Amino acid sequence: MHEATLTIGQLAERSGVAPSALRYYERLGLIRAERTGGNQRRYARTELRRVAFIRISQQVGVSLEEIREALDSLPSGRTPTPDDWAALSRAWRSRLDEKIRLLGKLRDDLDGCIGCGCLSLQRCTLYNPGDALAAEGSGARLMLPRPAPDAA
Amino acid sequence: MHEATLTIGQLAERSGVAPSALRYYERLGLIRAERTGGNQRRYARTELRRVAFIRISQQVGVSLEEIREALDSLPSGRTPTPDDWAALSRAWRSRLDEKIRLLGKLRDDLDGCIGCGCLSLQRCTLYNPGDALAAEGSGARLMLPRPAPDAA
DNA sequence: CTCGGAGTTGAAGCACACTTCAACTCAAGG
DNA sequence: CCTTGAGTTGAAGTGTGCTTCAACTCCGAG
Repeated sequence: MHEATLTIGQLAERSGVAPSALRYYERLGLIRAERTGGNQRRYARTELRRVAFIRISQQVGVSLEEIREALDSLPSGRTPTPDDWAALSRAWRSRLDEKIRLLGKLRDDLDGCIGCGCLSLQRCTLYNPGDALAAEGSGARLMLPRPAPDAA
Repeated sequence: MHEATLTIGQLAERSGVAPSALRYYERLGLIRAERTGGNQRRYARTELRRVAFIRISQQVGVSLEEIREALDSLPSGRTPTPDDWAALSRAWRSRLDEKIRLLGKLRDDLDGCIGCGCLSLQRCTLYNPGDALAAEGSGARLMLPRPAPDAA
């Protein structure tokens, strides 16, 4: 054991991601695998890090397609260095910061708005954030047109 | 205009939710409507508040089924008072607090873990949070077994 | 009364992120 | 060598949250 490469079962066990999901990720171009003579997948240990990044990103509410785009920014020729990963995580960090900020605002608005019973869609800050949607017709609008997938 | 009840189109416009989605919510038991003699829906204005609550809750990553359960806790006989809504929002607030806490931890871990290049699934706090998953076999595990739907 | 926009239904379709299945092959211990 | 658990594929199925469609009815201004 502790070979240079991992079977799909080993990667699944170590990452906590089902083999079927790993094959799915591969189809989407998120991870890659070498093949043995018998056509079985063998994963470089660096793929563990990619899977880690994928799952963490999903927690933040990023779609697999967006994650694929981010991973595409990693160098393809060489094994990504810590610096490569750090560059990637910086972008994700600001995404996290923004998400945390939004949730905090939502919480405060919930306190002041639903809490006081004013949730009437009229002049409510939860429904009229005052930014992007301000000019979209006359009626009150919800904050986000369509909710995106995320983690609980 | 400014009648006591709203047509589905009016509710859709004021809430920012498509008529098809409103009918879907009704099928799931999240909102209710009276019917005219001609079988058309007429919504009490208090339904606006329910729709508001639904959309806000979705932002926090709550499924429609969970939202339905929460709304079921509102009094059915009378129009919910501000206090009724406040009770509901208190539970949601702690959910928000928890979610914010988790995201904050994720961000800090990302900084200290991916940032430094140690994202190896071995002795990494992102993968071994030390709580519920600690006794689940010997291999490293991801934080959450399955990501749930949420908002971006 | 008539016309057209708004509303009604059930059924089907879509997007995402996977899982399950059937039928088959591979690989490694006894 | 043989068995058995692990791996392979493409296709189909699942759950959530809707949207779209066809075929039809309603309602209110003119």
